[in-house]
Amino acid sequence: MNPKPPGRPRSDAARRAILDAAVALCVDGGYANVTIKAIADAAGVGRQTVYRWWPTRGAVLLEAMGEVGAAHGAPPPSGDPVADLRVFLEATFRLAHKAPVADILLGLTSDAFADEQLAARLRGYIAERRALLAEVLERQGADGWRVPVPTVVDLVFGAMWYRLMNQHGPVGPELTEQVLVVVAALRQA
Amino acid sequence: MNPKPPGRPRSDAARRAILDAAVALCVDGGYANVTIKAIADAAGVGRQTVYRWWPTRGAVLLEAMGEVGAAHGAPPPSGDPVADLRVFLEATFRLAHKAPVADILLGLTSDAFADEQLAARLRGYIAERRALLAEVLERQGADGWRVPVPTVVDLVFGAMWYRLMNQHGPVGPELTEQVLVVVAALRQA
DNA sequence: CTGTAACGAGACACCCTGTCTTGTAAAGTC
DNA sequence: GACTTTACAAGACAGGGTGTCTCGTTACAG
Repeated sequence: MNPKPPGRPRSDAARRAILDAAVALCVDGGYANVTIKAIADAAGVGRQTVYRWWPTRGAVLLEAMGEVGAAHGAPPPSGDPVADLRVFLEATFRLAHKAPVADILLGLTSDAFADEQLAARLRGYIAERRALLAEVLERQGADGWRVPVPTVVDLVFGAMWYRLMNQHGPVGPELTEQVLVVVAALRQA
Repeated sequence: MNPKPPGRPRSDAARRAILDAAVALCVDGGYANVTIKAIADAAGVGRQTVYRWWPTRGAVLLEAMGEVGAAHGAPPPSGDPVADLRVFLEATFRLAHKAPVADILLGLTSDAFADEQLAARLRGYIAERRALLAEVLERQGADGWRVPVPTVVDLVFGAMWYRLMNQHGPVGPELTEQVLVVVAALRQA
């Protein structure tokens, strides 16, 4: 039902090298340092090979982020919803601190303002992350929130991103505990 | 005590034309459309005139945003702190919706990742906006918050930015009312 | 009138973009 | 083994932005 198309098959080695090179370039040099030409050169790949499979650098980085995100899901229910939330927040905040993640996602967001296709795919990625947090929150109950759960998600992830964006405050254990206090206060008394 | 330096004085007309052109370019074409060359051409100005006073496009746009921000302060205390907060949030959300503001600030943030000087100045701008909200919040009392006021500021502005960034939800009256509920819940019972 | 510095205009080398071309490599088909 | 088809690495190419530099001009002070 999925007959192989004729011709030389896509090189998975080239795909890996491109994704890895894109992330590596972002690590040392920042998002602005990531260009299609630089990716191709660093990956030891022809530029056309990149353009054949991805329309923009954003598409490359988004696919790389997808792999990272897929490896960071919600924790299995432990029976204590608040503990689950703490675990998820700690993992998320740690992930956000890994060198290029915040830089990449912010750059993608910026690029997305001028690229509707990229914007749509980025929204999909963000929606997955939001759904993950919503699920963990609703382990405390689907009802009985003072504001809708999606708004709670926006408050929590928003505070995280806002700090990462402007680097005016830490995204760490203190924030985790404060978020837990806020979430508790948003449960009906 | 401030003797005029010799030579031709700086042209205020050129300054204005450059700032206005930068914003106009962002309105139609997005942040990516704003380049030093485009600014200079649109402003009818030599490119060197831009480089003489601003090191990067980011510096130009940040100065333009400073003017916008300066025109949007906190409302005078009405006696009802909650009403004050509502007024401030409504004005802020309306401002964030004005065509280029979100685009510019997001683009600046992205540029700032690769430009420490710009980052520092942007942090200053953000700090002003954060201080404004903190002041309005503390009209309800400087003490008695379940989490520190700066964290409340991050939650509120964070949610706003997070929605503006990813455009997954509206930044409008509903959010205003939900934020008011959250703020009320964060006052000690 | 002279000195000084900003101004508009544009030349210059450099880099990235996105497309195109060339020759080669890897798969299925006959 | 020849043929077809597609991916591959390498690089040429025009177009556009960068940041610097050089013109000749303009505005203000002494």
